[in-house]
Amino acid sequence: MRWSQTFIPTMKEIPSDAEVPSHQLMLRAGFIRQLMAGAYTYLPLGVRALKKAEAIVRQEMDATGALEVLMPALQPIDLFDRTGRKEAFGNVLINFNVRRGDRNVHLALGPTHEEVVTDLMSRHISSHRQMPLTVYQIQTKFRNEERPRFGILRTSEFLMKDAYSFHSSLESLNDVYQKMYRAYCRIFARCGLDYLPVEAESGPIGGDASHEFMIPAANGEDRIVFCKKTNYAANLERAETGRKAAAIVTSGDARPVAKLHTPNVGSIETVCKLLKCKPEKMVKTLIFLADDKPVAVLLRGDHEANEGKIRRALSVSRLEMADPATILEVTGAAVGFAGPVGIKCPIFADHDVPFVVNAITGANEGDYHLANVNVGRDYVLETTFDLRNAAAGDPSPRGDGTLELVHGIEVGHVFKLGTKYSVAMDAMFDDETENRQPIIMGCYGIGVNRILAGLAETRHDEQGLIWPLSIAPYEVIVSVIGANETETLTAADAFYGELMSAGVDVLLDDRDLRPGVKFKDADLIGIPLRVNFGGKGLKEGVVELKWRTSPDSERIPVTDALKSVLDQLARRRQSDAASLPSR
RNA sequence: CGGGAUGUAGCUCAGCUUGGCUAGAGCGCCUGGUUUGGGACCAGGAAGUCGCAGGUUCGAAUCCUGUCAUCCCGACCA
Repeated sequence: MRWSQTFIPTMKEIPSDAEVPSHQLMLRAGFIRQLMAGAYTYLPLGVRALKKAEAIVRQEMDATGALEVLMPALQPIDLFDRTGRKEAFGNVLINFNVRRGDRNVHLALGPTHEEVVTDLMSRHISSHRQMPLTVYQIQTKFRNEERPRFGILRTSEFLMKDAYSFHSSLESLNDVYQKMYRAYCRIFARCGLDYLPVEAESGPIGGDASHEFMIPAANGEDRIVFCKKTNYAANLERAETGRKAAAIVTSGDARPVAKLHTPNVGSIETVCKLLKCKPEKMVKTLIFLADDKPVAVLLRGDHEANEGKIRRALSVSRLEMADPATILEVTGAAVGFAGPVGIKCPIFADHDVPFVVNAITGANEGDYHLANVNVGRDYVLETTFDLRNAAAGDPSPRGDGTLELVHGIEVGHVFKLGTKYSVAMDAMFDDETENRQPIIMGCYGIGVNRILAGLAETRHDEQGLIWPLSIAPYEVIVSVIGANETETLTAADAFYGELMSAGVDVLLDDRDLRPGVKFKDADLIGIPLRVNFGGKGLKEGVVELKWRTSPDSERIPVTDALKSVLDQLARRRQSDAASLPSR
């Protein structure tokens, strides 16, 4: 493609409403433009990069034996009523009525396709002999995100690869799950991403096992913990802390309880400021309604509650923060002064709580706190639970190691769904013994746009984007220096033709601009290999090859230029391929 | 949905506090010229319902009310 013939609107300045690097750079480099919050147009460069990511996903999916299909984005709302996900998605599910003749038809725009694909397969599959079977599609999904943000990291319309597998046995599901897991590793590696597979919550989608594929990045919306030594990695939502229930004994250093006047000071932060203590010397008491019954959850002051863990520890299905009236009822005080001593509801404590000696807690009396509160003497615990988010510095749950905490961008997610959807939608098959069984399912998603966002977020410098060869919209840019000289332009044009004939994705910067402008633009859009063609070099019979990642350029006789570019590209592809995980 | 910020030319922003000349600058764009290896220089030019609606006033980009949009934090989120 000739630059003069395409549409690459680069910008020198950073648009004021872009904050994260991927958003700023993709705007400046002319990959995307915003239509509204959470909706972006992909310009020619953006589309080319997106298509390359798509092609890699497609190749690796095909290699697993998954079959490509294309399902409608428009879906009848009844499907979501049948699985209960109309309610689960709530406002996130975009749905509306349209008129057809004298009828109203209630439709949804697919946020994902479990319902549609289960409906499809329930009509097709009747025997165990027809499975395993895996289908996938690459298609636009719609979600009315409450708060779209960070440019293309979270949008209300996005390109997703979603795959669904169907099985007659758990062994078969596990087998395909492993295949998909390995395919995902290859996909993200081929895309040049530093990915981290982590144990994950399966969320409202249901099922009993799942992994997320994360790109560690400062602006990621998820938090993940990992331990290099023990190889443990998990989403913070589900990460174990590596702590265990220990014997509960009153410390020998226990001092007498003291009552402190703390007027209008209810939060951990303000109490610490007033009493000049550290949050880890406090025990905070959170009042929840667990299946509508009030319970107190004790945590060390610097720890965060994990509602999923609390729900599981208490074996309840519904858990919510208690309202002020309930808090007043069980503590006798307003919000902010709850404590374990004398509270009128069951107490559940995190593993770390008994180790806080001479703790500061709420006094269950407005404007008062207690100091020197100790387990055993002042309140009683039978055992402790894992109720909190893991934190940096916690021991690894997989042996001798320490957890680190980083932010991550979720680019992929694999689930073992089990029979949630097949039961809800009556998708059954006959097994070997002619027993009717619900089909066992798995599902596997990749956010294709997020591959680009993740790359832009993690691979850039002060000059601009740095695409890997596999995703770059063009592999090579030929920057013509002195494009106003007919001879130079003709020669560059011939060179560009040869590269194209050799199958290279090449962009010819034929614009009649000063060299500095062209170099800045080439760096900004992040093309891996640049050939400086013309100017001083050509008079001496050489062109210059410069990799985006290298500070120096290499001078090559113009007669060897084609061979050299092809050789270097081949070598780079080879070294990229060498480090890929096997299928 | 709660909190905060912003909206003036294609982009970045000034002007608003204390209402008053014809609403400005840089970049970009157009014309001409000089330049040509890391975002050149000179001269001339085009481009704006000051987000929108209402109000106060002799007079509103500026003050008031409402509204819309965007961004950030939180809640929520496969």
